Amino acid sequence: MAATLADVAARAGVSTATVSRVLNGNYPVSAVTRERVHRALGELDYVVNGPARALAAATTEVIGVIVNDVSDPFFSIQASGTQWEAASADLLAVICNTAGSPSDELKYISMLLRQRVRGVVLTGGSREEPEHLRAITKLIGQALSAGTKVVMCGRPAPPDVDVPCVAFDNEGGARALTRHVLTMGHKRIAYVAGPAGNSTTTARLAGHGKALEEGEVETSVVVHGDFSRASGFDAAMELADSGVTAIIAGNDLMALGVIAALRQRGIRVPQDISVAGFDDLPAAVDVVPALTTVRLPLDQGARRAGRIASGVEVVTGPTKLWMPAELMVRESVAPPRRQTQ
Amino acid sequence: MAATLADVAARAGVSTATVSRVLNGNYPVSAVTRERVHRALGELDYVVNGPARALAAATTEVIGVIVNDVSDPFFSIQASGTQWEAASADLLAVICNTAGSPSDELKYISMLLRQRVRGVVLTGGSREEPEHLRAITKLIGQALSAGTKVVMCGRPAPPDVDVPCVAFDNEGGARALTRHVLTMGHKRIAYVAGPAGNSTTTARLAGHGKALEEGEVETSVVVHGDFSRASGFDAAMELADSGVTAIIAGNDLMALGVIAALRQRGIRVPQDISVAGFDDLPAAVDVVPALTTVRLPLDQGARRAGRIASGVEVVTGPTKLWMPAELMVRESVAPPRRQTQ
DNA sequence: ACGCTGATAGTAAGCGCTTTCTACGACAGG
DNA sequence: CCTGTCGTAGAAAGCGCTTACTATCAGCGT
Repeated sequence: MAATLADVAARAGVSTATVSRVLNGNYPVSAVTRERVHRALGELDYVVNGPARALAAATTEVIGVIVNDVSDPFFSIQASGTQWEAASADLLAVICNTAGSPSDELKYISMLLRQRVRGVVLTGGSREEPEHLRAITKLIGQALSAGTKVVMCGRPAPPDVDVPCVAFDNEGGARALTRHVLTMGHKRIAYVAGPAGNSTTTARLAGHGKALEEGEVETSVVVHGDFSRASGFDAAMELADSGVTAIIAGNDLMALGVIAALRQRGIRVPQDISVAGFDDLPAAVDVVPALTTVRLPLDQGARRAGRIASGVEVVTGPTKLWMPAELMVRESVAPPRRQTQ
Repeated sequence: MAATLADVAARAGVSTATVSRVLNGNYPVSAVTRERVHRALGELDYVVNGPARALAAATTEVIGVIVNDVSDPFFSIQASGTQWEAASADLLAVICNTAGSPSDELKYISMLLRQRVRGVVLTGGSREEPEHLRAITKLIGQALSAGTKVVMCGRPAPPDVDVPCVAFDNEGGARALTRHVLTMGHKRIAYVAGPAGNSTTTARLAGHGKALEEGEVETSVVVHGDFSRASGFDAAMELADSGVTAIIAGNDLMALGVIAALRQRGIRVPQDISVAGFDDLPAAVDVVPALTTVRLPLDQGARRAGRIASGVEVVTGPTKLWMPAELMVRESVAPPRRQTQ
């Protein structure tokens, strides 16, 4: 149906090699010939056959991005940044939603490898069980030995795997945030963490823990959600009467849920209970009270990852690219009322 | 580097044809042979070469999705739905951000066509200028004649183009919303529309206009934003002192901006000015006051589009699939104060 | 004049897979 | 026993491109 190089060549009265050359501009072709080829190209509405080119040239113009869920702003911001960088390298980006499922993650990586993508960006990350880690390590090994770039974005590389790694300072951010809450005078604090085992959860929890150790704390409780708004809501319903004066959520989505739950219970934020989040999603400024949270340069990090996966930027060795976290002090955290003491 | 079919065949002591057959399971192979091939496959860590297969089979396992910006929830929700459906058809989804630029849109469609994707979902949509329309019509024609499915999602097909079209009832939703505002007693109303020329803007504006005609209105003013929060903010700054009692925004993002601006000006929502949005983004319930808006079944529509583009669902003729809008009455619209009369 | 060089263009050998067509036993029917 | 069938497997011809390698033809130095 579609015109092929041979059709164009015939029409222009040249060989396919010549057409290929004017298409790729990697070999001198005389001006008149080039002109003739261009005309034929236009007249036939020629469209390069990507798979054929990929087969012959042994390289594609595609990279892959693996996220938990593009409809979650945390990931969509990253996906967008990566896609953007891919586009400026003239590459397409295929985006895969794992919904946090390790098996889906493996399935998608295999599919991408099968497509011989130029590079893969792995974001998010699921429970890091040994078995999964082993499987993913093997896939990464295959990818690497096939020349496919692999970049971790916001998650650690599996042990003994040498891939560049865009690391957001979750621990530092969480520590600064909890320290801020402590500084405000809170002594009874609840932390609504993300799913256990998740590397992001772990890092944030660690930062939180360090800050707690450094401060004076009466009560500290940790419960686990799953990073969804609903899980934050549920957690807050439990926590509402526990006597804590501050609830720190593992991400903004859960913080939003926490605020909604507290409001529903008639508890004022921050007068009765302070709430903090993490990520600084766009919505953080629209909530009332505006959310005190931690900003991660997700877009920047993802772009960096995208540039590496696209081959625009070359890094060597087991490079860890640290992206700093920034505390965003707004209104949802205030000093506790001196209560019942 | 990577093992090929021939390597596997050699190792299993069979022909490549046989290996191909056990891989695809589309031809009888005896149990013992199959077993031997499977072993060889495993031992060599064989990974199918997608481009080669695509070339030989003249079909890929990929669809494309074109959006304005995946980091905008309006689009990320759609992208996610489409991707999900693609995945359940074992296809990958490449996602392209046009940032609303017609030329980028054309560029991406060409790139997708070059990749010989199975189908393309076009969402969003930019200014629909004749020239662009013509170009896009041509590309769609090429796609169609190459057997690539094309589906419009939330935007009209160009004139004389026969493609299935998932249509959200923007006009009906806008009409219901404005009617609701009028019912509450507002007579001086401002509408912050999306970018002029955009088909979604036009439809919503039309619905708004019809409702206005049906009601009693003293003042009505329309200004244009660009669907971004910032543009809503700016518009509201202008409108704050205009004496309107209600501001209807063309989407939730702008409504959020409007609310923020009004708050900054010390104007209470909804006591002083009511605000309404459109889309029912997740954040709509977290704002204070909760946003009265219109819900569009974006996810459902996008999934439908994804299924069509994947070839799972077959529609024939110039089918228009209407997706209903639903008015979400919350707290940001209230009766106007009887003022200064 | 003659071989050389440099600039262009053509030839053809793949890239790794799918698939049609053919080949080969084994087995049953006449 | 011969032939027609059925069930498997192999041979080989592409799919549409890229890219050595080769060929051609000016122009040039000697």
